[in-house]
Amino acid sequence: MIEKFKKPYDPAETEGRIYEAWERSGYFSPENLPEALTSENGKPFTMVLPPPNANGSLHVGHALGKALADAMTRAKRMQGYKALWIPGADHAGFETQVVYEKKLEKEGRSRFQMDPKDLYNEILAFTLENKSMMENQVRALGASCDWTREKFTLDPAIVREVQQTFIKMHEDGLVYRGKRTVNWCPKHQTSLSDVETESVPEQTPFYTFKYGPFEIGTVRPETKFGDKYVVMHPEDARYAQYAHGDTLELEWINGPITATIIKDEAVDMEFGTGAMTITPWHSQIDFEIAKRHNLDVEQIIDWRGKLLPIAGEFEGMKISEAREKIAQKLADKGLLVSTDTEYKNVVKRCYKCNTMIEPQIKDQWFVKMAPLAKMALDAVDRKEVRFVPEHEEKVFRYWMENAMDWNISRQIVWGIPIPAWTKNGEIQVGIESPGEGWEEDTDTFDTWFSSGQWPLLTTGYPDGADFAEHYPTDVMETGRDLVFKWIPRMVIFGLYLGKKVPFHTVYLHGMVNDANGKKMSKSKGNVINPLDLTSKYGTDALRMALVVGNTPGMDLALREDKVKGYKHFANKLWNISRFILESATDADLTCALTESDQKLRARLDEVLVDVTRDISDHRLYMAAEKLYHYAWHELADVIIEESKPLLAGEDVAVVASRKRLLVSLLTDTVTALHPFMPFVTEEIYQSLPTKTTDLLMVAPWPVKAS
RNA sequence: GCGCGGUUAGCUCAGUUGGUAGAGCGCGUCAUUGACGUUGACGAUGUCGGGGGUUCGAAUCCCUCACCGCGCACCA
Repeated sequence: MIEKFKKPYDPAETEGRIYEAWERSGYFSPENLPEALTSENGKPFTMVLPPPNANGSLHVGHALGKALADAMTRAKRMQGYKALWIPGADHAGFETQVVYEKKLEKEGRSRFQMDPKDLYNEILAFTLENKSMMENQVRALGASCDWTREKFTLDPAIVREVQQTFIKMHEDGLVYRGKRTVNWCPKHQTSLSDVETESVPEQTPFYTFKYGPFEIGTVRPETKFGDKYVVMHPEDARYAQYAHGDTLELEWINGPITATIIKDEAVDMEFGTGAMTITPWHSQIDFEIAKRHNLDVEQIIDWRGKLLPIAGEFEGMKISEAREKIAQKLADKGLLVSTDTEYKNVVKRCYKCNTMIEPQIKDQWFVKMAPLAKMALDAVDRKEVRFVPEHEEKVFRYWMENAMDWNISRQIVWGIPIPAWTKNGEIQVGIESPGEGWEEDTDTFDTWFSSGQWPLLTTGYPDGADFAEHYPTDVMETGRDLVFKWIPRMVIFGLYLGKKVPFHTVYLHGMVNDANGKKMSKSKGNVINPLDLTSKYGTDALRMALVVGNTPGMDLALREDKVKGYKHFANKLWNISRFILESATDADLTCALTESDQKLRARLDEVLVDVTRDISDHRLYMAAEKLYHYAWHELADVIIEESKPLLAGEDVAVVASRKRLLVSLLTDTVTALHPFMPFVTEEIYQSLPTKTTDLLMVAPWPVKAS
């Protein structure tokens, strides 16, 4: 009997030591796995860790992802696959820059007063510090990923490859430079993609103004200075007397103007008066109308969100301030017809700072989505990618079917530089300067442009050994919220560059909420730090609490009681082991089993077959619960209880059989639980007389996977 | 407005192809000083959101309504 079993299981003392032993063994790398384990199967099983944003610490949602992915990887490894889980970190362009800008703000500094190089280097130092902290947190969660293959989105080789992708796409006509409407954040001074904005419903006064003989509605009087086109539907009978191209003189905000009639089918006859004026520079729909009719396009609001000289007396005013004053001026001139204060519309805001997005016309790089989206949809039609849960496929399709061209250039320093050069309005794409006088593009890529290529980049696309062996990967485990942000981009790049889908299965976990089912947020103060829970209850306990009863795609209300319950379970396992090791450590592992003991053995085999199927069908929540139930309520409550009198009995054959049975049941139970509770099971395994490998993480799975 | 998910025991949630409901926590009674200061046995509580349909049989399939949550959204 080993001394350590005399005290309750102590995760704090155990976990660090065990992780170190795992990492030292080299088994996180598939090529180091014991021949005996992989000789029969030996197929690769590959996962890529969603690279956490290296700008803070891990939250409990990360812990859930790691627990699931690690369980999958460990199970496959024990089943003889060449299991590989590649870790990494994301520089997280805009997000990190925002975090850093907040820090600068607190220090009374601003990025706009800094040399871009200095800013970059400061953010780099900050990111690298966070990155190494996060790596240790991933280790603390027991993740069996191969650190020797770790990648960072700003590794020079990765940067180079990302730039090559851009160049290739440019050659293939899949990226273009275009003057188009972009989502401009006046605070952060950059354009944003659609997924980086939020549509927020708001109640805004809806003004109706007299515009010559017409009445036009707007929620944005501050944009109306340049409105010299009035647009109506060609079939609108109310305006039949006006012909396309007619002009008329009328009184407007700052005096008389000449307005031109435009007939366009984009106008909704049902809405308002059916007549509207357009501001093409600050509205996408207006811009499209202007393009169709080749109309003048003029900027009204500057990049900081202030009115330009065209606004006359309002020049330099912020739009929030100008709005009411302009409405008032029009009212004073007798041009205000009505104000609807109950009007509700949807306003786009920057998802980080909540600033109102100002649509602006800007030269940007865009990815042409239609052909890429079609490739992705075709692959899903061919069932090359499956979603767990299945219904998430609909969300994926919805996004793909509605994908608009993707703005990939950001006006921030923190990111991968776009390899493009300009000279006298001419543009060239390439990593090296085309020659004298060419200026480098100062924009950087949208962070999803690099993370979208992650399964390729981590496996060493295009000619790395891992790319040949481990691409496509098997399972992508990530949060449900990424199904239309990250997943589609990975599928697209995977198909475009790698010629195959980047993964066969997408496993999407739900959000981890607080005990009351409410979303965790810093402002509500209900954020649970996973490492607080692991230090209190042990990592295995947290992992079980996150995995059991948590079906894919469903949100989880995490209660501390549940974690505590699984701490009890870890200790229960510990005590089961203590009893069995104490009473059966001298078991003869070759003796004959009695008939009733054979039945008990067969019963566990049944459970294990079931559990194995649950794991391969991605029902980890069920596999873990079944093992829990077996260990506690069958092995401990029934089998061990009835063993006490049996072992005290006189029948030598019965005693010997029972000893062998107990050791055998314990071994396989602990082995099957290892993917879910890696630490306590590894620690117990080290004391088992049935131990056949140096570490449990490379012990063979107790049943053959079907 | 469109889409997706949910509604099962006091709470948090399972329920794999339709066969008269389960787990954990909580609660009640009893037991228990050596595997388990983190124990065991037994027990109570459910018109499976409402209504309709298919079926010999529905928590499970179909229709419909209600409520909760989430996502998407260029009607000026």
